[in-house]
Amino acid sequence: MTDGASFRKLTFPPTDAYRHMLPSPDPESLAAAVELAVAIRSARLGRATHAAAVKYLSPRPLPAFLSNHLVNMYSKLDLPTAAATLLSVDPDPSVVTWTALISGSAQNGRPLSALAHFAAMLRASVRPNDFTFPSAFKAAAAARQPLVGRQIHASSFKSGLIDDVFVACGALDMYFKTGLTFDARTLFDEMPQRNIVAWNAVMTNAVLDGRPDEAIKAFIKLRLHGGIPNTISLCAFLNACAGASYSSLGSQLHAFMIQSGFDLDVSVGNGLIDFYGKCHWVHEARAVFDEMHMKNDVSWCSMVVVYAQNGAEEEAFRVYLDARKEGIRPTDFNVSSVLTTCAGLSGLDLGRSLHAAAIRSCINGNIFVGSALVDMYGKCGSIRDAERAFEEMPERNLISWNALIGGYTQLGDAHMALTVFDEMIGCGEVAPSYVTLVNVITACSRGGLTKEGLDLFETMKERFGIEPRLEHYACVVDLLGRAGMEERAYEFIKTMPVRPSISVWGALLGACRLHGKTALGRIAAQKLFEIDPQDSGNHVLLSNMFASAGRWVEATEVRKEMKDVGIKKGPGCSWITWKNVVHVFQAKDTTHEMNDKIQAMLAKLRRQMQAAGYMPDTRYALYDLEEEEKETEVLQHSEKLALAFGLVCIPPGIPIRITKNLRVCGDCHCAIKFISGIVGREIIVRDNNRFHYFRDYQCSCRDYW
DNA sequence: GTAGGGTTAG
Repeated sequence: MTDGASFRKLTFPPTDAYRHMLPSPDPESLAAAVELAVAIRSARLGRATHAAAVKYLSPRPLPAFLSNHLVNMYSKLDLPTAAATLLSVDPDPSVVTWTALISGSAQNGRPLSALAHFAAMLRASVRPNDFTFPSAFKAAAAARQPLVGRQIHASSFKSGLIDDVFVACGALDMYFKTGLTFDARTLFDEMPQRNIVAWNAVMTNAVLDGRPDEAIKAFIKLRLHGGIPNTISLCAFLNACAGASYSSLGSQLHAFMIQSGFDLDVSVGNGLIDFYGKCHWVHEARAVFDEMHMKNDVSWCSMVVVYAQNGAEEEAFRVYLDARKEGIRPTDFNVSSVLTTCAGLSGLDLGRSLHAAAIRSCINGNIFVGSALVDMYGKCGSIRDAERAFEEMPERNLISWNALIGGYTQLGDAHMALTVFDEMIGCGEVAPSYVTLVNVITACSRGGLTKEGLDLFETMKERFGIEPRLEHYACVVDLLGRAGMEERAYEFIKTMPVRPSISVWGALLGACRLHGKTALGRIAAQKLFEIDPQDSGNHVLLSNMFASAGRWVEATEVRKEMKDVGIKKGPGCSWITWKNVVHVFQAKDTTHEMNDKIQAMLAKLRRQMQAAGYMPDTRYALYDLEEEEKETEVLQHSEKLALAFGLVCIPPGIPIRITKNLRVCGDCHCAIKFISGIVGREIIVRDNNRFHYFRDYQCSCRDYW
């Protein structure tokens, strides 16, 4: 509510007005009460006033102007049936009545109803006026119907109303939103008068269409024409800067906003938070947030997103909790953005509590919330919950399907990923995107369905009209490499039409490690070092490849090289959540308060594992030690410590969930398989790449990761 | 009495 349009007749606070409103039989007072109901969005007051009007005025019919007020009220409050019924009993509805019905539908996200009402109005030989056309254009724009939009434009042209700025701005925005950019530009150039709304339409749509530079140019041109930007222009400009990562330009504008006092506007403040967040200037975003005089739910949500998208998930969650403390209701926006941080943290318990909050706030049917739930459960390794969340969604879109397929991909369940993919195609409601294909081809690769994966890659353009991107090429290299066709994968890379990326060579190196192809592995590693000389992961992979092949000299060389060039392996850590507390472990960590019990558990497990035939794989020991010392060292890896803690604390029957920030180590992988069988428990390890489900001496990845 | 351009998410 920036311009107070809906309040223009009220000189006192509307809630007070409601309190002192007394039923009064004259039509003027009744109309005022109806208008008030719209302003405070109270369907209760609206209905009560309608009933009072009928009672007071019966047996006389409602006067036309009061009837218009009522249609408008029902339509604006999104009670379309009541609005349409009232109009239908009117023997001669005027253009005002029709426009009230049309605008309400357009504003409440019912563009197709709005267009249907517009058509019905024309059939009833009622001519649209300068108020009708803007709503009709808005509906055509929202419904993405360029042809309908063009017809409305023609009609407004014939009636001469296109010269009205409101009408022209509606047409302008409609042409942009329906993709008829050329028509939009022509219209803009030919407009007899351009107001700020027209300029804003140019700018906001340029940003929406991913042309931020054009929005910035338009802003400069507006200033050169002596135009005064308003809050909407400034939000558009900030969005453009965020989209193009023009951090200094945006912060210059911030200075201008402070001078002109625009930064006091909530929307502009929110735009600034978002802008700084997208430029990764987290401190600046927080400073704007802290200094805001007025915060609304969007401000809080934007701040959550800033943290979530800049790798500070815990901080994001804290802001969400602070918002709750401040009395901010968990909105669909809020919940869906915080759910992504749970997915990132692997925070299943937090995610479940958000799910419960979503149900309590009746937003669990929202498509964003639903998709975020599917995504969160999938990423937290709870595929049954992901399936259930998907089933419960009242409607689904591309993102929902991608989230479910992604869940199966993370698990390595290629058959289910393909089944759901087929279902998605079969339902005919959504077309797959390039993300969908990355997911299914990756699933094929992880599940060993080499032929199916290659088939998908080769036919994706023809079947789905999707041009293969770099990600898809990397998938194919992975697919071939895992299946033992490293040479073919290398040939494939040579014929790629795009320059191979880190993930392409990384996939080849991974495959070479898996199958002991050291010569080719060295080539891949060389390419990787050229692209990113400082990456520790690739050096470790190369060293492990030599170690697995028993080529100790080369393995040591790579390690030494890393040391010489000053590459440090980031500290590996594993964490486990128990009773809402996150317990983090590093290798050889003895600082935990339950260290004694953890060590006792490890000693016991070691005896039991060795009795069952486990041999410690000391190649994963980092130091040059005696064999027995190496055995002790690998036993102290962070994932084993976290697991021992879980076995000490978490009662039998509850699956143990561990998250690791690096790839799970080979010896730990083998040990956890044994432990899952010995203690008879489900153990789920999420590493930086995928899930491992350990059960009964086996892992879901089939030792293929 | 009826109108146009906007901030946050999967």
